[in-house]
Amino acid sequence: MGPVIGMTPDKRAETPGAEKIAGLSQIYKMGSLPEAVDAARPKATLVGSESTDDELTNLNWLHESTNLLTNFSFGGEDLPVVSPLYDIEGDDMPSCGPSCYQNPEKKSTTSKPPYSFSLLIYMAIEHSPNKCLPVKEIYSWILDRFPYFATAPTGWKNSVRHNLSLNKCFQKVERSHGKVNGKGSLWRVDPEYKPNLMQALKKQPFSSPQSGSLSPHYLSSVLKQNQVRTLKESDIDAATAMILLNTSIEQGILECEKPLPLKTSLQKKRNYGHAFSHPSAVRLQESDSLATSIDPKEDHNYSASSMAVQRCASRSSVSSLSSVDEVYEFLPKSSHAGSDGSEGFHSEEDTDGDYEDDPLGDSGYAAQACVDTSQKGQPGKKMRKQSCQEIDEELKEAAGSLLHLAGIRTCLGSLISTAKTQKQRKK
DNA sequence: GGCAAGATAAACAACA
DNA sequence: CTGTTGTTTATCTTGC
Repeated sequence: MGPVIGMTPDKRAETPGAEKIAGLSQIYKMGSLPEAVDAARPKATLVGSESTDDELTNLNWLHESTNLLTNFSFGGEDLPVVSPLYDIEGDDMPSCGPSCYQNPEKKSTTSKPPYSFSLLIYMAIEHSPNKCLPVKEIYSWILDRFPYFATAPTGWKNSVRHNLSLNKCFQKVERSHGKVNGKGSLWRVDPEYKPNLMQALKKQPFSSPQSGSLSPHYLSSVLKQNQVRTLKESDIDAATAMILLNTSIEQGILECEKPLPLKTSLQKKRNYGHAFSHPSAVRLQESDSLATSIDPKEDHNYSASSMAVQRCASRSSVSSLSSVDEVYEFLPKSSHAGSDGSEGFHSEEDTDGDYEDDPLGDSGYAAQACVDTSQKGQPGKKMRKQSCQEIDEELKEAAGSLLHLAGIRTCLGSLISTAKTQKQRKK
């Protein structure tokens, strides 16, 4: 081990400190978007401004949420190459003024992005077609999106590699022989840690504009812009669905008992690996009967999405604003029944689930490369991986359910308008 | 002040 | 030989 001399003074000036305070304060300001949040928050006046709708007030949130849903497209191929936040920069600045929305990444030209390296890597990998990227591509993605790093000291690349190596969220995937395209391995996000990463991302002042993940602020900002887009169910991936659900819940668009308090911290693989809250260890205790599973490995009924939908559905069902009262607690990885503590996460099922829909991407890195290593996976992990896959599927279903609700809302809307018209005629 | 998380720096080995 | 990649260790900063 060589000498560690710490950061040089000039580098200190570039990293935390005054610049962070000054730069990020602006970023956070534009990220907080209270107006946008208000805009996104359902208001009784929007639908229920008239007393005639009192009996339907309970569906106001649905009205808003379905508007929200129907006005978005995200994920997959339809995700705009340019961030919606980019969309509003420059000439497209919304009427609320520059203070409302600024492009955080534009800002990041001079100040550090408010994302940890873990999140940057996560966004980069998730943005890739195959959800696998070599280090070099990760560099490129970060550089492309955050020009700050173009002028930043080269140490950030070291930090990226350091994160990849150290962070349990990332798995190295050896390139297959036939697909050799440069040296080094591909890196992927451990599916089991995706919820953590998403949650961490969501808690950032703004989310990845291009990762397909939507933070509340991101959603709010787009909401504020009234960007009319078409949401296609097929465009929703599980990650986005979860973000959407949680976002809706948090903003009150979908009123639910509690947001999902997923632990966001990413703990070090080795130093703190024991303490990492593993998503598969989510323990759920519900007063209601549904989705009472604890460990997906043990109970495949577990579904974060179905719970979210269930909670939302319980609200939407007017009568039973249910008391679904989840308590989430996170168990240390070591407490898993059947967890052998090994680092192997791959299984054929998982790999298939993750990549089979992923054609060879434009990056030239075949999904097969991911398959190769994943096939080395340990059979003991099969169940857990299968559970993750199921969760993924259920998240998709959850998104679909919301879309379904959107359709219901459309019908309700026409009914309401018809009723209003008739009432006015009577008057 | 302690702790956790993250950032940064550096050394080193392996490899193309 | 050089540059890149991956690992590891150590220190520092920041926030709670």
